[in-house]
Amino acid sequence: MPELPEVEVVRRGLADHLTGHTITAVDVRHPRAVRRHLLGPADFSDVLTGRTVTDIRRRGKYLWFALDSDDAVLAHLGMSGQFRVDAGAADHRHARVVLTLDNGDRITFCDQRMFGGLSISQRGAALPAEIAHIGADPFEEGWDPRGVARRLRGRRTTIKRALLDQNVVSGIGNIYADEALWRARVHPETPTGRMSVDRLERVLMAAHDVMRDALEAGGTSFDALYVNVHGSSGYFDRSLNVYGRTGEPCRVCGTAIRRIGVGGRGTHFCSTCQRKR
DNA sequence: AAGGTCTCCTGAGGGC
DNA sequence: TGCCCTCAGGAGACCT
Repeated sequence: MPELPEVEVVRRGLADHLTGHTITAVDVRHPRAVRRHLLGPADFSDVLTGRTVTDIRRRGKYLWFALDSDDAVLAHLGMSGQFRVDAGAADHRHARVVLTLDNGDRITFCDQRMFGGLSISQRGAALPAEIAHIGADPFEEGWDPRGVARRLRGRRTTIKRALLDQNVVSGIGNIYADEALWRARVHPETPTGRMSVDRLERVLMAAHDVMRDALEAGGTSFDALYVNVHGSSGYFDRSLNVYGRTGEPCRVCGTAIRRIGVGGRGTHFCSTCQRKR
């Protein structure tokens, strides 16, 4: 499941292959992949063809191609989206959109479950209006964990739900939320309003740290669903402490990792290290 | 208004 | 062996 570190790996790969190049052809293989582009697949292709990519940018789990027209291609990988630069990917059964570049390279957006997709954001090169409502992510310059912690304290929800709310802090998904709470020794169902600002800030910094470590390992992947632009997996799944380890011993205290539902999401934690207070 | 629930989608895996 | 059922999850729509 692509979260911030995985999307950043993809962003870097795309930047290497796309920046400075002109898109000479756009082939939308499945209209659902561009459903967020309300003017339709034909308009998507028309607007994009002939444009030069000036930069690849990211906020949270969203990334976008800044274009020389000052528009942008906004992309979200959803559950299973991939960008691939290897030529064979265009023939993959889940290839949804294929971009051809001026040097003959093909960039393929593959997506098995199609929760993700692409759209054109008018004048969105700097920051697409469609995602202006989401919060800064922990890798952004000027990210203010203290300020975010204060905002969290005023909310009436649990810390696990709050971490997944992209409007407060973006980029954290189900895997890194569980890992951050384990590192910070906080029970996922703790009400945010009952936590101190210091403790909330420690959770946010734990999220920052675990995602930084994951990025260094090339991201997390359990199967072929999440891969970099060359189709390779990252290694961080070997470093996970709670996510996907139900019944296995906590690496700190040996207690069997528990799995519960919080807000309809599978939530993994150590009931000894992460006690309710 | 904010928080919670539903829904989209496909393939894997379990049960019989 | 094969079919059916359930589950997984990001985020926006929708409801309260």
